[in-house]
Amino acid sequence: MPPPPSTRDLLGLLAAHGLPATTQRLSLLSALLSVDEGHVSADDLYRDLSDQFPTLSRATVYNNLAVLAAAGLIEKLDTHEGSRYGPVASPHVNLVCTGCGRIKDVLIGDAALDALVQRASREGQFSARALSVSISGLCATCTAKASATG
Amino acid sequence: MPPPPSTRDLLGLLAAHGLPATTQRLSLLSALLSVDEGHVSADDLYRDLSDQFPTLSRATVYNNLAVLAAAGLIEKLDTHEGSRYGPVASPHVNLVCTGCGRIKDVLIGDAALDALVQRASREGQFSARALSVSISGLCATCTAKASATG
DNA sequence: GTACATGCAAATTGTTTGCAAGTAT
DNA sequence: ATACTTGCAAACAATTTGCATGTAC
Repeated sequence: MPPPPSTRDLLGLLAAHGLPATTQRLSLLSALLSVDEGHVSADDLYRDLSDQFPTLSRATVYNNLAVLAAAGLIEKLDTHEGSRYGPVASPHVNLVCTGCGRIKDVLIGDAALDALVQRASREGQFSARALSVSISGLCATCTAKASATG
Repeated sequence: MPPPPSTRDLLGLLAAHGLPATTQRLSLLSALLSVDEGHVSADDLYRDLSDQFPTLSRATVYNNLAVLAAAGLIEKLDTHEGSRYGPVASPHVNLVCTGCGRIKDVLIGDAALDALVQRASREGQFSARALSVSISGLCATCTAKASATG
């Protein structure tokens, strides 16, 4: 459970990356960093912030997602159902439920993942930049639902 | 290096899954299983097979990709640049090059990956079905190109 | 003969782009 | 003052759908 980032923190983060802080960008970043145990879609964010910014454009959302991801402030994840965004967590595994589409993060000690990256990079003559481990299957809720239904 | 699957093998595979064997489906499956060290896009397949089937429709390609993936005969992978398809390999890591978009597979002993899956599943109360490990970065070629350019 | 696959065209979804006006630094 | 961002509408690409015809079983 990360402490909710204060506006001051967010301004600092953006400044540290040389990114102008617009109101929309701040809200977007705040929403993204507050995502707990998972990731959200661009449209989720668009709808959430539409209350606060009635004139918000999807283009702005996508623009900022790209900028923030490029700066490494958030994480972008490609799934069967489109892209998902969330906070950059420590080395972790994404559990992608094929039932409800939700993504849950499970933190994993670096050791195992680091070894994996190094070995794969060496064998593939590859200079690694980011690791993404996803396991698809059914979450507890959907498993229960599935066995109940048939 | 898997042996090139014979038509007889392919027919058997499809029959084993209760899937009618159309000429297009056979060619598609054959092409997919022959993909070496990586994955291809739906459009790659469409273009490749268009010589053989001048009237081939993209819809057919997508239909079959969905059917074959659902049957577990091929693997579907989601990337920044759209979906990619390829043979179902033993536990492996996908090296996704952000330079050229190519995907290379690196086989990894089960032990490490199995442990990862089990641990993550347990901690996330998740019933795992498929594992996908992707590392993004630059392949050897693109690394060279990058350091030469700038 | 029946169920499923094919091929076409049109529709849908997610995402990107061009540009005029506004805002942060 | 300058560079970057916003918002709108239009453009786009990848993928899906509906339906008539054709093919596997």
